[in-house]
Amino acid sequence: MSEQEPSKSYDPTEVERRWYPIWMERQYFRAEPSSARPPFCIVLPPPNVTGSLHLGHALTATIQDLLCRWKRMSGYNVLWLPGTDHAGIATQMVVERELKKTEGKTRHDLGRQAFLQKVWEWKEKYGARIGEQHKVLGASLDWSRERFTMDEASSAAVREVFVRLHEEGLIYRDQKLINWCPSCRTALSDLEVEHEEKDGSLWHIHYPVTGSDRKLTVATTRPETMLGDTAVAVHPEDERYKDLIGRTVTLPLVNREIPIIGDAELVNPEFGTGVVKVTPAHDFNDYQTGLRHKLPMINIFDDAARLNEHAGRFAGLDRFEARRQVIEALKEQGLFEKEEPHKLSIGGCQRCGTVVEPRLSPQWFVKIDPLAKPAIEAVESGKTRFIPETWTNVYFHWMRNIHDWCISRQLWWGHQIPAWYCRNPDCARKDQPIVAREAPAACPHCGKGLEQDEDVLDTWFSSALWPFSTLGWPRDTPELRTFYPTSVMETGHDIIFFWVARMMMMGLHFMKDVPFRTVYLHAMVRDEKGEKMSKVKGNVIDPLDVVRGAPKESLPPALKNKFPQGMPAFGADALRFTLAALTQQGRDIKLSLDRVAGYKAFVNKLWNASRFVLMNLGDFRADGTFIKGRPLSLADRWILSRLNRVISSTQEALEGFCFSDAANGLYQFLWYELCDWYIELSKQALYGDDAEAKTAARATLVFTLDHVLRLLHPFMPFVTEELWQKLPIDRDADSIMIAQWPVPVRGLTDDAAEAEMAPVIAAIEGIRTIRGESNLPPQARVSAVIQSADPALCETLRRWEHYLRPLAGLKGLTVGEPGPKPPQAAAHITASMEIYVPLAGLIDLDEERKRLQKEIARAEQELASISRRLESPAFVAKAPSEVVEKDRARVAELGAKKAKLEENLKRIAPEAPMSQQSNDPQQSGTPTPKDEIDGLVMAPEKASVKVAPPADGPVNLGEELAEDLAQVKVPPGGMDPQVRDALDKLREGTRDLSPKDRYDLGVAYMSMGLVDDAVREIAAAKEDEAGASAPPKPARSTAKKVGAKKKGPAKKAAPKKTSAKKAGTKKTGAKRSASSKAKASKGSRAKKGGAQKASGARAAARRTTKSTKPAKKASRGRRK
RNA sequence: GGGCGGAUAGCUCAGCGGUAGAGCGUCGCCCUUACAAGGCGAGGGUCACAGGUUCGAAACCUGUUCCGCCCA
Repeated sequence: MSEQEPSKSYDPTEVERRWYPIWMERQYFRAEPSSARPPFCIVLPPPNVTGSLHLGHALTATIQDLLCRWKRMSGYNVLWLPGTDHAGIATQMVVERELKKTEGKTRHDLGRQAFLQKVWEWKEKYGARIGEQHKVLGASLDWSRERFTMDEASSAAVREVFVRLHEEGLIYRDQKLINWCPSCRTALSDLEVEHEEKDGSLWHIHYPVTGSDRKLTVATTRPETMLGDTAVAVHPEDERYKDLIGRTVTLPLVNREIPIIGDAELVNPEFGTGVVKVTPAHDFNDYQTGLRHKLPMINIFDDAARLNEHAGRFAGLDRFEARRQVIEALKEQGLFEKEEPHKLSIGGCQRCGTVVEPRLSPQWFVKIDPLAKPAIEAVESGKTRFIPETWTNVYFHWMRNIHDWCISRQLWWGHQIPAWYCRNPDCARKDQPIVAREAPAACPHCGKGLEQDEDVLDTWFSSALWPFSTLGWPRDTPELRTFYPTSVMETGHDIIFFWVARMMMMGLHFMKDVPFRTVYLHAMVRDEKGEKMSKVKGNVIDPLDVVRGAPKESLPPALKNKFPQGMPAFGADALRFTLAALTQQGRDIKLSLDRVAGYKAFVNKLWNASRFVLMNLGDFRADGTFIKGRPLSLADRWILSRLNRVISSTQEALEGFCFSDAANGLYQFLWYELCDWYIELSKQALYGDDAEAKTAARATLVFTLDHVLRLLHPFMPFVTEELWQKLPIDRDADSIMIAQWPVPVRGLTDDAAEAEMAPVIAAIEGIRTIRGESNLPPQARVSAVIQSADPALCETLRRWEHYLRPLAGLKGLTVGEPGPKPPQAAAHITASMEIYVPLAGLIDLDEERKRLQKEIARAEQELASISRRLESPAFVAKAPSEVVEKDRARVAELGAKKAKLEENLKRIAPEAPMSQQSNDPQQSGTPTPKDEIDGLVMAPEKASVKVAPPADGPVNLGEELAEDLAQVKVPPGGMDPQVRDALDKLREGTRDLSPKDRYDLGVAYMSMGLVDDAVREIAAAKEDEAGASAPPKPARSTAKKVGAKKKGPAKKAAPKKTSAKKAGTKKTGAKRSASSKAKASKGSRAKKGGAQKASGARAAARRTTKSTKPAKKASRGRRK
């Protein structure tokens, strides 16, 4: 396999263009109508043919393609079925707009047939474009089964459903109040009306009571509709008006006498004046009232919401102009009382935003209750489940409060309703619809000609049939038998009612089974600020621009600023991976192009990691068993173990629809484990002379890369295919997209290897931390001394010294038991080891001292926090013993760590080391061999090194203690045995403490009333302190820490030494055996909660210690 | 008006009783031949506010304030 060396940086454009046609040609996307393999089917939510895909579509395609590719590789017979939606109103509108723009004509100028011709042309153009866009994204759709909601088969399904429902009495035609868009001039369903809270007014108008000088004052938000009032209503129990019920008022401006009715349902006596005008033809509540009271319904608007002949002198006015004039006229007549501001919810047309007008008109409806019931039950019984689960309740709520569905639309573009009318004026069946699958030749009653209903069906009517109409229904096809119910319905949560609920109802009714087992509802894609993308805001991101790049001129304004040079081509792989990684269940997706850029870098990383592998394989070629039986190194075993884990976790994440977890897991593995650790470790074997080790490393690299590519394939199909093809392996398939999905290999998970790697990694990181914080350039080789009380750990580090040397930049390493420390060395202390790097002459020791002080402060803070907890008898008594044990162990660890740090600080203290420095290393027992430090410039410490200022005068701890003791209340009685036990452990673990620690501990004992312990510790502290040649570390008192809410000098304890990137390794490599230790190396900050909720005893102790000056003084004094 | 989410690092978000995390951005040192679209290291938090439950609360309960979305 003599591949040309791949280029240094990955260019997605060329690769992505190349593979899709190959996959298509080889028919990899094609599903079998029937097969022994288990079926997996998703029907693509058909995008509207109005235009091109937006990022929401890209998200849909990404998630679905991910699922399909994953399942296909897992051995399923996958059908992912594409199609487009005719999108009635929306498409008609865009074509009308286009027509106006290009030809200056309206659809009426063209006539129905010619206009529909235009729409079909539009559909052809944009339908094809949508297909192309999906291909660019890499969507593995079965194009041989592509459908359109208005193709012949779908239309047949629609007619069949309509006729059957009509026969069953579930579709009916009736004159009812419906939502009407005066601009689109069509009926709308409830869902197509968008309510918005707006500032409006409440107008108070007087209606004179007939035959009396009383007036009823109504409060209304729509004064203009008074022209259609047919009653006024009051609450039947309202003492103010009760007596008027049954009488009439004279409707102003119209002079019609209308009844005063009592209606408890309509009228809220608390609201407004308690009198309501009733306009049954123009308000939904009034409509119901009208039905209850059998009131006349007077329609005062035409189809454009202009006043009609029933409006008398206002006829011809637009409704808003009419409002002004009606008010004016009422004012003139002295019938207008006042206008007050009022918030109200106004319904607008989903498509054009025009304020929707309730309108009385004959329409077709679906009787929904009988359909909704089974759809509710199916979810209740778990036949279909929603992910995220929270949508289940949303679904129930809507389904249980559902109204009949108005399905007729006064449009041209759509499924014309299969109902015909006899227009013979003399026919007895005139205007009675004849519903039929095919156009009847003549009126069955009079034999005259028929006219088809001009209206079309709601677009969602045909979409509701999509899961079975696309599979061939009403014919009985193999596809239908194989793939219904579909496996997953994946779509945006915004169409749960429009589409998902209706598919449930129709599927259950006609197929007697749910249309899908799982509904995964994804979030809305917003811009990086969380705003909805809209053309008006100019923040729309075209997925194709992201994939292929775009010149500046074609970018929307918001992006022009971001990309003054034009948008680079990020590639479909990067976009897909970004979308998958950002898919957090239940949250909106805020897409930032910076994130896309970050994942493009990830693609590039994969590319280069693969380059590295390919460039280092020599003549290696892997057969099916290429890692079995090879003498694997620790690093080999480690990465294979890590690989096995990521195989499992990826599988688990995908099964739970946790796409971001899967993506992030793979990201972590590839970058932080494979690249940052294994590849670096493997270089020795690859560049070395040991042929077996070399082959083992090569085999491991190829094996790992092969698996990673497969795991990544569903996320980033193009680059993985490109790279996989270059691997020198015996393939199970010609393409990665039909290759086998990785399953965990038994025996590959290797706890022992991970446990052994953990200290190696910890040691390298420790040395790197020292280097990094000392700003040592990477080229500078240093020596390191590692000491550990654990012989096994020492042995491990010695054995893998050749891992440590290159990765930590060492020229020498000495591992041994704890003993004398090298002079002038920087230290890094972990729970299990002490790392020393002699740095004399290389760095400013002042910096090192600062660093150590910082570390000590961190340890102290955590120590204080945990000690406080352990001091509480309640904690020891009530918390689970593991937790207490853990804390005790931690205290011991921290104490030891702190002591070591302090010791080291002392050793490099400017005034202290003179004696030590002059010591011969050998003589002093320093295990650092001479030759290893020889290379270092053992220059005397810089003259600039500052000498610590003298401390404040000596502190008499004994005196302080006496004061303290005087104030401490000693709890009466003996100690709880458990507490006693805990204290014993504490004493055990705190033998080698610094003076400061001893002091803190003394204070703690004191707070518990353990005077003897307290005296002993504090006295010891005093002694130690006095004995030390260098001043002990500033004593940051417990009291201070507790009292100070935050912003201590070491505010942040967590040494965060593992940069983010390492997390993977940390969590994993160090997880097992060393897990507690590795974790232990992370410090922690004192919890404010603990401090705030101190128990009484502790609070007392705190008060006491607070008043203790020494700690504070000491600390202040020595902190410079 | 009813319901559902959300408020955690500069930004985007995990975590949902036991040591505050990630990505991006920021800062420092490095062009170390897989990768500068890179490597190594560091800094960065009153977990919205107020009560409560608990030995222990970012997490559980109650209330408040904001911000989304859905329904009427």
